[in-house]
Amino acid sequence: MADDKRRPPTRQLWLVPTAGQAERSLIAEVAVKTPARRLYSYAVPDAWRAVVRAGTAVRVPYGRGQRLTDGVCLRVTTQAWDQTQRPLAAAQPGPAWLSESLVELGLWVSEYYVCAPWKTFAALLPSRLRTPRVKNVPYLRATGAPSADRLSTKQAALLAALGNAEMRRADALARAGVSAATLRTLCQRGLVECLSRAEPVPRRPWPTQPVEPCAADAFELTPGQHDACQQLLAALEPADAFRVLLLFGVPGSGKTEVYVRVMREVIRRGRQAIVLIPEIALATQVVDRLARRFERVAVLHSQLPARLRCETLAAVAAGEVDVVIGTRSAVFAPCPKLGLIVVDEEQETSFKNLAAPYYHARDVAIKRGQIEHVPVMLGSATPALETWYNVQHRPHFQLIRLPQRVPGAHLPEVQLVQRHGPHAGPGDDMLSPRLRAELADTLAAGQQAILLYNRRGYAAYLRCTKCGLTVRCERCGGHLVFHRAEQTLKCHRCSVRVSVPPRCLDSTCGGRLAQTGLAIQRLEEDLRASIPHARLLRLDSDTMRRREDYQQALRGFENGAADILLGTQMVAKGLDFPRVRLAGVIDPAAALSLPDFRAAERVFQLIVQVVGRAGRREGPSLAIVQTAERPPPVIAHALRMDYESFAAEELEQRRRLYYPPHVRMVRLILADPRPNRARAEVERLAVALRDRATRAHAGLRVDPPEPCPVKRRGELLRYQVVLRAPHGASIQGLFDEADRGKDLAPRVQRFTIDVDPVDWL
DNA sequence: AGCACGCCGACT
DNA sequence: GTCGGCGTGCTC
Repeated sequence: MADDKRRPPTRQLWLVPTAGQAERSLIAEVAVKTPARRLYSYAVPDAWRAVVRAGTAVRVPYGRGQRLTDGVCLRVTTQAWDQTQRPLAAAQPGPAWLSESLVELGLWVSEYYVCAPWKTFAALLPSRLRTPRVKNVPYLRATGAPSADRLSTKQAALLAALGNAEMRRADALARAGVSAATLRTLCQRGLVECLSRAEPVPRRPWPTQPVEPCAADAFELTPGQHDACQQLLAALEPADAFRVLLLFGVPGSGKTEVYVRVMREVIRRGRQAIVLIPEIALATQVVDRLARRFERVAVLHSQLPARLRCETLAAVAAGEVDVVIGTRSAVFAPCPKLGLIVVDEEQETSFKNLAAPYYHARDVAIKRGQIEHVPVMLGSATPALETWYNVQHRPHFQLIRLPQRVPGAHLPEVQLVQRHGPHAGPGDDMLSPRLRAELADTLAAGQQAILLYNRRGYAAYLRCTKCGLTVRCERCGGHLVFHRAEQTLKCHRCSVRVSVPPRCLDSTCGGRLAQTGLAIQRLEEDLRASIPHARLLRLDSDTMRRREDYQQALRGFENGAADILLGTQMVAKGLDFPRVRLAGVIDPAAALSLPDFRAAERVFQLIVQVVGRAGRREGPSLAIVQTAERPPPVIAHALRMDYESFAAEELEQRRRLYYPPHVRMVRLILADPRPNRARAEVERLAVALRDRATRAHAGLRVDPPEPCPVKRRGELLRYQVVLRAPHGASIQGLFDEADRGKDLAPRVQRFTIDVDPVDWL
């Protein structure tokens, strides 16, 4: 009796044009623009039959009202229509770019990275392809009203052409062979009604790519390169060619040339290749060197305007492009007959997407290779430990060594210099006498030097001399870095800039603020003062605002416009400078104190990269690693450029500490503006997870919840809990349960799931 | 994400 | 009594 308030859910029946044949209807499975982690099914009305395919953008009724929502059709099946499925409202005619295998890949990304299908496919397709473009088209309809006056021949013709149906205005006029004037009189007399219908606009045909001249293979391969090519070409042979080949070679061993030769063969067989490159490499020689060697090349980068991006992708989908070079999202390039994926510098962290879906392009590439039966080639001098581990433990992974450098490229001699005591502050020489002496010799010989000091700004932070309070960012709570040239404090995380406060921020204290900790601008100042005749070029994200600045600066240095290139990690990547005799790395071990279990790996990579910058062609060269204290073990391995020993030791360390690649890791971030909400919810979540971990998921470990390293982001207070499990599957299973049970859905404003995180901010 | 429903407290 | 805040659940 009291129950009449609780009506049973109304199962509305939906009228579809195909109602007569409900037994065998076309049903579209659609990724709808919603956070729900599932697909929805819609009936395809007859009118859209010819248009709707996997990959078409559609508009569907979603939610209570009649409001239409964007969606992407992922599959079309013929099945019984269960009458709760509403008909879709519109679809975009034209080429659909999602092949069956790209749909499969997208659904895998969606599941593995625990992300709503729509969000995933949004990352896969440019926005212009996700929303059907709709235009209002004028229509006409005969009202059927009796006419008072006699009709002219033209008027009669128009009415005859219209008949009983609605017709596009332009079509009707053309068919009747009359002008708009005739129509106007008919309208005025109320015999014809003007309507407007929203219709999808067919997209313009895409222009093809301009063909660039391409250089021939003028190089003689080294024996190592030749061997590597043979092994790689052999991998192209089998029917199911999926395998992952790690091309492991020191900097300067000619990996690019090996890619080129293998890609040539792939193209010769009528297939396409994708080359993934790290973000930074776009500004470097790698792209040029690759692109110049092929005729039908498309370069995809993040700053490409939407329209151009669409055109490029369309050309790719049409098979007009043999080689796609691009950053992480290029892994989804719609190549019709993919033959090879290359991931250059596969250890680079910029392959990890920074927003949902938090995919790692290298791992997606491997999955795509598996789906499309295509080999994947990873190239690196310092492979990610995940990759190194896979090569040793997984059947589909294969190691290919590229042992020597190409002729004339010698690795520099690497030396360690200890500079005792921490960098104290002003007045203290940041460079050791040894490094100074080598710098002087290099300049005297008319050669160039690269110095890497991986810390932006002038002073790391400001501290009150009286109470010890440091000046922090209002948005994220991190230290603000003093930039002397601009006389501002900058937050390197949220790029907030504030003016320098004259006194301690605690008004009851009001003590004097002192610059503490050294950074690259101080080093620059020191160098300019102590070696005034040297031409110094500082390169960091403060001096380089745009990509072009960066490229121009590097080209300038290459042409001898400066003697010393001083920079942050920016200078370590991607460019060869033949005249560099000296490379100096200052205090690389400082990064080891970062809250990141990959810190040692990063330090190793950075040193090897910088060392690789020196001494590529002309004569002997030297690399100096300057550390403040006794060097930690990672430095010793880096000095010997001995990746394999480093990897063995580091892997063992990670095994003991239960870290990747021995386990899978997931980071859950809860953010909420209310003071205690995120903290309370993260505690609750951790308890719920631990409960499950003991019951169903063996090996799942739930770390104690904690504030994120960046405790705030604007209004949001952030907490995290990290999960580790021997297999990814047990973590995915957990979140499938979360969709059913409620206890894994925290009640916070923002809940982020980062699978295989690389970033700890 | 939006939108409706239901439960609470503050008000005419 | 009724209005409206917010927390919760659902969308083929």
